[in-house]
Amino acid sequence: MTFNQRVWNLCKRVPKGKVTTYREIGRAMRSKAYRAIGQALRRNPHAPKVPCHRVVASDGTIGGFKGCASGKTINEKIKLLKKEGVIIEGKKIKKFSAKLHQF
DNA sequence: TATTTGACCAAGA
DNA sequence: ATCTTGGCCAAAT
Repeated sequence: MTFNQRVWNLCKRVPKGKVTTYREIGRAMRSKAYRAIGQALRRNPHAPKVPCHRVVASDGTIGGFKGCASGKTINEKIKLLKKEGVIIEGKKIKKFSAKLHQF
């Protein structure tokens, strides 16, 4: 089980309508490799299988996502998140701590 | 093997 | 509140 595989597995665990952060994932696997986690998702070898749009930055902003491997822009993902129940206000998630999924 | 590269984060200024 | 800085770690080059 590589580092990346653990990251993807954790992403899949996030239920619909909730989000998690790079930090939480790092905490779940007892690692501080926040950046490496971002790298893993950026590549996202399992595009639709892993709901990478549910992973956000620790301050409630969406983070990078721009120019995803799947080609989708962040705005489309925001829409998708909204559909799932996550409201995004400007640049940040509304009621962020409430939507935050914990492992 | 060594260096570079980030979808990050916390703390300062 | 916004911007910069330094640290962090795995994967890609």
